[in-house]
Amino acid sequence: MDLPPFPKPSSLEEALRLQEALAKRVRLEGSLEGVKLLAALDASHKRGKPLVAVAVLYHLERGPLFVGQGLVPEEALFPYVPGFLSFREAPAYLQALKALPEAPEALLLDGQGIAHPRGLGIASHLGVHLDLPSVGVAKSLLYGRLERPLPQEAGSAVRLLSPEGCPLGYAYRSRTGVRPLYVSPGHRVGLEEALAFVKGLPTRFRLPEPLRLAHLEAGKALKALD
DNA sequence: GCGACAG
DNA sequence: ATCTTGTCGC
Repeated sequence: MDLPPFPKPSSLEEALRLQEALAKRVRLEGSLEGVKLLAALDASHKRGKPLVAVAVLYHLERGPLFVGQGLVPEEALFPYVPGFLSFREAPAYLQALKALPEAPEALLLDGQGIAHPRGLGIASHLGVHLDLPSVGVAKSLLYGRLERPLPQEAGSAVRLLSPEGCPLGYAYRSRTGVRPLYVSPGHRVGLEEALAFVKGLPTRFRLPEPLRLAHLEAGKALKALD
């Protein structure tokens, strides 16, 4: 697939300016209905080792098809700063995507989409960068608040609102007895459509299966480094 | 000043 | 993300 370079900002101020510029390009229109081929992305890291990213090419009817991998040496990594995760992980994701035999129709990211202080979580950033539809599924909240308490029942969802009251995504209970997931559109998909897409993914445990596989593969790949 | 803070 | 033991529960 087509992979524009992902420059590393030399400062947080530069990264901030970049986010503000790119956030203007995010589009929240579109449905993922009919999408069959997606790439689920996750990363694993341990100090002293490279950051490992994996892209699981996943077909909604055939299951996992391929696992692409990307490595970035620790010395080359942007530091982890809440709100700037994409500058740290996205370069590795681009490598992992490059290793796929076929381009996905959409991306599924471990992190926020527009539920971000500047509207550019990692799912939005990568979506805009590659001009691909993308959805963020985060395991904890970065920005925003729940409109009301989330019911315990599996499948329930409650809107995630900005401090000003604008909808950013959903808290979503994927299974009974698990902590919520935070689903927000990344790029080229609407709020409700992003949730509908995630709800349509096979989910045996807390995480949708494609992301769970990516998580497992990333952990495996990290261990296999030594 | 205090609290919050994806991975 | 990782560091970490046992422990509660299906």
